[in-house]
Amino acid sequence: MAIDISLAARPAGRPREFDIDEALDRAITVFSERGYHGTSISDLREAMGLTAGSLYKAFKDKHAIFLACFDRYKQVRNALLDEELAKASNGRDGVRRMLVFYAEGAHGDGGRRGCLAVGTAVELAIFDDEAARRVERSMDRFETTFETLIRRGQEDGSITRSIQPNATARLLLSVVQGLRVLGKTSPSREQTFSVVDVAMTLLD
Amino acid sequence: MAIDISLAARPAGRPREFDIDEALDRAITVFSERGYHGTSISDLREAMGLTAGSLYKAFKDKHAIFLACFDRYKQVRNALLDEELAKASNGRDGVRRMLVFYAEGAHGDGGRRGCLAVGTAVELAIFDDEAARRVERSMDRFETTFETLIRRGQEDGSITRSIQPNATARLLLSVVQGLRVLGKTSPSREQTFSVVDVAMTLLD
DNA sequence: CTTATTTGGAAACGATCATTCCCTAATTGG
DNA sequence: CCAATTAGGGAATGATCGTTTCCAAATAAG
Repeated sequence: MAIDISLAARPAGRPREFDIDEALDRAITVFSERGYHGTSISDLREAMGLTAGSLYKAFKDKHAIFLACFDRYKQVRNALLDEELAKASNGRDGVRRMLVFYAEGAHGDGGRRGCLAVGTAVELAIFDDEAARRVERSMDRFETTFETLIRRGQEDGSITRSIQPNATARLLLSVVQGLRVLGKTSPSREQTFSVVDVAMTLLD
Repeated sequence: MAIDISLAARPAGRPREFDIDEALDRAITVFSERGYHGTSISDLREAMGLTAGSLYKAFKDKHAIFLACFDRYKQVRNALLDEELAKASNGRDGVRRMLVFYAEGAHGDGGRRGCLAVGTAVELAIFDDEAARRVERSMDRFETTFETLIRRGQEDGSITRSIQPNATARLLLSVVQGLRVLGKTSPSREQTFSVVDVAMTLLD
């Protein structure tokens, strides 16, 4: 008796010939660089290597493509960050790793390309409730992670007890989002990482 | 003998019936909320109270309108900031006033509306050299102002000599740009100002 | 083998985009 | 008063937008 490897039975009909996540990864680049309104379906067709028909078979409309990109972007980035944080030896090291993780993304070509979450916040949050909810959830998650790491550091002795975990976490969140803005025009590695060093002095 | 009050002689032809700066101020609101690509000429017509013909008499094209908005936005904001900084009693007070100035703009309705400089950096900097140059000049100016205030504070004794003026200025710049990003989705006054308080502890 | 279902691909659609044109109105200079 | 110049207003333009439609191709179920 053969064992079905796939989790779900293949549905009736012609099977999709492209990988959704691969296509989304290419769309993420385009949306990050050009923004939502600056990206046309033609841009997406070209980047994803699909025809308009196939695009609209796989997604309801442009907005749905964008939201799927946002979700995939966050999923991938969060997984990478979690991997990095798993290596942290203590609270302070965790904060440092998180700041470095952001600084790596905010400088050079990646900095020029931009962060999809920051772009979404700036371009869409005010009139697009679904986008705003996603941005807010993303920011909350990072703020909470910073706060948890600070508390952990205060308990393991690597971070001074004289700072307020929630307010300091909020400031660190501001710093990393700001690095993304500055990275759009002056993404030098040196300047980006000097900000990380100064931010770390808050924990002394 | 009558004295001509105007600085320049009125040029031949029908005089313009609207005030350019007033029109730009309304356009600034629209561009801040909707972004460059999200704003149509129709949006601008409506907000500025002009017809397409008049718009294109006064400006070369949409891009020129946008750049004029950016320049006016910076001019107005810089004038307000300079006014605030003139009241500073010492270096530390100057830094505090500058942070508060930003925090006032980044929370509440103004935070939701957004900052035109941040919006331009995120949406346009990568492909629009003229916009990128303006953003960079704006950021440089603020970074330099922060640095000058820090040096002044170190000389007048209000700021510790143990911090590096340039790196700390860069961090403060990151913080205020980040506040603009966070202000798009969670613009509470309390959270915004708590970040200012934490940032000020860097100067101790 | 037939039917139902889904995708791929390309042409076609109406709407909206930024921009221009054309006519009238208002001003300066002669 | 006349010519030149510029602005106001609104219709018209061609291009591009996001989306739909239509048909052939590929699969599963019966």
